[in-house]
Amino acid sequence: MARGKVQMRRIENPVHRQVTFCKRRSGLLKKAKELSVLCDAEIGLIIFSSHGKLYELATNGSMQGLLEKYMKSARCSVEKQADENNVLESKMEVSMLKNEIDVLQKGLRYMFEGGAGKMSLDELRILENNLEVWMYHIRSAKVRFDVFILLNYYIFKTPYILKKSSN
Amino acid sequence: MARGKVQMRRIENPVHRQVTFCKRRSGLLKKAKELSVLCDAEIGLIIFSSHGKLYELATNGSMQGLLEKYMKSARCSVEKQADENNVLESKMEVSMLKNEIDVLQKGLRYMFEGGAGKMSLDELRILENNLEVWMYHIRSAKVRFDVFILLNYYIFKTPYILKKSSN
DNA sequence: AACTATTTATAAGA
DNA sequence: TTCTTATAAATAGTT
Repeated sequence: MARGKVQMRRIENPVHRQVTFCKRRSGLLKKAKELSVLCDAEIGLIIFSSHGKLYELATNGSMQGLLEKYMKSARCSVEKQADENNVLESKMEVSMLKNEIDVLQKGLRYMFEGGAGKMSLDELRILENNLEVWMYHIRSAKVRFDVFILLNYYIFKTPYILKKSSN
Repeated sequence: MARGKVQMRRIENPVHRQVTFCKRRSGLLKKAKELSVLCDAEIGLIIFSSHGKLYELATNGSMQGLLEKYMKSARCSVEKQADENNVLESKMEVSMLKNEIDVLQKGLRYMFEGGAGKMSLDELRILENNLEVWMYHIRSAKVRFDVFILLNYYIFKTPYILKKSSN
């Protein structure tokens, strides 16, 4: 942008690339802060260098808060889109979720009321599978990240525990 | 930045603010894309307007993937920091997590081997509380967001189920 | 890390 | 919003 136009492709020379990354990264962060201040906007910026180093900015101070807000927004978008694109599939998913909740509720009653025979063998098998999946995650050292993955599956419409209807 | 310097504070005139937001937002998104292409960086940008409307960019195509990566990075930073700042507290937390895992394991055995008397009353009470918390989340319509909140507590060092040692 | 010739972004006006 | 244009800001190439 100065002393010659720049071609919009990856800079091959690693030294040039690193220098440009440093300059433009600080420029971008500055612009983000300015936009936030001037226009009263809330901004989150995450940058991974080609070497995987993380740089971040959250204009309200915490990336947590921003991501919570983002997740709420994103969830709404996804659900609206789903409603528009495929009401039937949404309804089926709700139905499957309700079934799963029923199974878990029965499981709780089974445990704490000591009632044998209240659940079918199939229901017990489903409950057992679900709990085993959770136990796997809980026992794993990477529990936190795995829970996040699981959450993503929920939010972005690829349920983890539930079977998708074919195709 | 043209036809007069701009003061770095919130633009009070709502029309000016909106126009500036629109222009600078597109500028910021362009700069982010350029940095990504030129320097082979991976960038996520989340912008909420003052009215709460969401604009976003993920240079690799999906915000999910970026946030997964971010969560891994953030977790590492937090854990490194914790190690540096307070090794003892970390060890205590690990110890408390192990205890909780033991309780859950005993709970599973209790359920599927039908063995009464293998758990103490205290252990049963803890298991019951944990499961009730989970059931509450599962039954709640806002399950996805709540799980995310919960995850945040885990990642950012304010465990949800576990009691913190005082101060 | 500085410098500076240029390009780019953008504030104000239409 | 979009366009125009004068000017401020960012930055590519160089030292």
